[in-house]
Amino acid sequence: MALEHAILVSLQEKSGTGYELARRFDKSIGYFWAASHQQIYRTLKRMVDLGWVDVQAVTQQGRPDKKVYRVGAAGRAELRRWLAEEDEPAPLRNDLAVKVRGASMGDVDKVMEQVARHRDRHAERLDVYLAIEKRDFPDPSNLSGQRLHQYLVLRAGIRSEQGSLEWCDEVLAAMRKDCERTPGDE
Amino acid sequence: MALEHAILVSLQEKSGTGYELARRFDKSIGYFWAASHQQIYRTLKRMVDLGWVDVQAVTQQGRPDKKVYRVGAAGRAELRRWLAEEDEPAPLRNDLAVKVRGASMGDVDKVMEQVARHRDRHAERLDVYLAIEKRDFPDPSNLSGQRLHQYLVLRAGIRSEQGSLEWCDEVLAAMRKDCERTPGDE
DNA sequence: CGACTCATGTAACGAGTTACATGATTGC
DNA sequence: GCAATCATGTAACTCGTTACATGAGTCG
Repeated sequence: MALEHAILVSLQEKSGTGYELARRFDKSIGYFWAASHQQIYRTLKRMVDLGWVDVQAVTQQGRPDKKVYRVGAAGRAELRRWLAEEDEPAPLRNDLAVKVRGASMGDVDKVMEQVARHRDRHAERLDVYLAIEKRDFPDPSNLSGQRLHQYLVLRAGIRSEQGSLEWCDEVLAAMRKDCERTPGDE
Repeated sequence: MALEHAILVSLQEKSGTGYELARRFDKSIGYFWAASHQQIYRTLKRMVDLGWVDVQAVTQQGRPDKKVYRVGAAGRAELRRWLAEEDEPAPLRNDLAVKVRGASMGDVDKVMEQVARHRDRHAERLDVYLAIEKRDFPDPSNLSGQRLHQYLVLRAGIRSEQGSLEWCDEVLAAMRKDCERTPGDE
């Protein structure tokens, strides 16, 4: 339900083609809202039908033709409507937690390996986000408006990865201690 | 992708009907893996077809007949296989972050209201989780095996809600400060 | 008498994933 | 010659949400 709106936000920041949007969703915006190019093309078509965005075909030499999308008046209105809309936090979906909960129904060591792998992935992502923070927002106390909002979203990513990382460490520590205590199995 | 496995974990802890499973998914397991009764009935049917679970029809007096589901040998094997399987952390999907990112394209105050609402929801959930922690795991350092794993999953919920709550507070503080600095608009 | 619990489902739809398909240009 | 980048899509499928449907028993 929010891919349309994520696209509106991104297109409002800067107009572009489906392909460009797909690349933005591989970075920046995509760090907190993932979308594949198939989804994006499909959704853009629907948004044109709804009148939220306008398309302009651009012929190019040496490159395939492209379609540039721009947010129209109806799209801006819809975006304003959605921004003010009340909604509830999405329920959690944490499959690693399901694995931890079921660990003793299988090979506990293998589950710990999965936790360790996730731990490393979160650490990698955290490094990426911290590097972006350092590079793009060296002085966060002076930000305002759109730049501030971009920074705050990055902060969500940083906090989220940090939290996941710390939880993985807590799990690994507790499960290792439990293994030592019950050497065979129990 | 993982609803089957969440059901296997839950049924392995204790056999039961689709209805009972739906109620478990409203609490405990459902705190980190949501599922509606429609999804559960549909998935149980598929799992019977796959031979992962066995059904036993039970006729009752004064109540509708029910079907009790039990994990079979193939289900246990599948669960072990899945527990050892490598997978990547699911990409984030944070629609509140999308709203914050787009805040200046609409009514900033309304977006702040949404952040404040989410903040309160997260605080409520955190209270629930902390109460469960106090009640069910008063002495966490002595846990082992399945009880330990249940506790660790609850910890994931606590950390997640705490993290979301703190981020909401950070956003509200920064956006309030920004409003004071730029009284009209900018 | 109305609301709630127990207990099961179907149907339609929307959203996301995976695989397939095409085709020119640029750089190694 | 091969891989990558630019640029667009279709098709089939799974997963999740919403709405609808039924029906007995219990509690206030």
